[in-house]
Amino acid sequence: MPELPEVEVVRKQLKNLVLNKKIANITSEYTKIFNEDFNLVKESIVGSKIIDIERYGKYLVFILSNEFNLISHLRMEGKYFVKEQNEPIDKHEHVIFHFDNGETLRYHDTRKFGRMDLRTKDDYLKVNPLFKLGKEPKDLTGEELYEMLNKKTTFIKVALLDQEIIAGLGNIYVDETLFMSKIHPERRSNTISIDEANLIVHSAQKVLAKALELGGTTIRSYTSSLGVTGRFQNELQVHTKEGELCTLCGTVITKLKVGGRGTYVCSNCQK
DNA sequence: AACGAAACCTGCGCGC
DNA sequence: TGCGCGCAGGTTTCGT
Repeated sequence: MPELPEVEVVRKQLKNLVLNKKIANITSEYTKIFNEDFNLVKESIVGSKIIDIERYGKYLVFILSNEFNLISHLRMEGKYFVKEQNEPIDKHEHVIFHFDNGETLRYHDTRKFGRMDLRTKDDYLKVNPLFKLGKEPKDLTGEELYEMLNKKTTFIKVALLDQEIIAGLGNIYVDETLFMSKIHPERRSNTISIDEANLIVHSAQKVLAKALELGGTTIRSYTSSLGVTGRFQNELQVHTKEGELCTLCGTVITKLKVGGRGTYVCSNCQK
């Protein structure tokens, strides 16, 4: 459930479901999910409550009632579910937070790519993994983006996927943003004009806002967590649309590989 | 320093 | 039906 809108939907849902519940225990049979020693994480968290949940780009941060926070990144397929304690454990549920009211918060991750980091409240924004994170589209100006792009020769798509440059965009929303901006994903970053940089930021804001409004995007075999069913897939203009016709000009949408990622483009609209 | 490829994992759909 | 390959909403690490 990866990009910014999907993570934001999860954040809101989780807040409704787990806030102020006391964590009585944490169990895990795949502790590689934690970048720190699992026993350390466990003794640091057990006994506290989740008093808030923040989000920075695609990162979730569980704000605990003690001096610690737990940062969670879902990567490709991480999901959260809230279930009763007695429900059977799914083979892909790798971390289970047991609350003292008999409920559990379960971290489900088919590909085991997701990661969690234990951090202290006083410096969690000043150290890995959050300190290098770029601004989200809503906080970024075209001027700022232009300055960063100006220094780079990488494909614009690769630059927009770089979370240090701009936070929150992933493969789907970069394709949609570039289509809306009428910019080809293989343009070199340093050829993007200030006007185009402004257009990119504006388009990204629009795409993300609409996606959030529709509860995110659910495509392929991906199912959403916490019963969240996104509808932005119905609004996609190019991503996953190979062979279909561009809604603006009727040209056939093509698929190419940019920076190792499947990339969809209207070669007529996007220059 | 910077870039591309490989790695991390599992499951699914496709062609033969 | 079975098998091998390629692909997947992401990030980090490795090698040139």
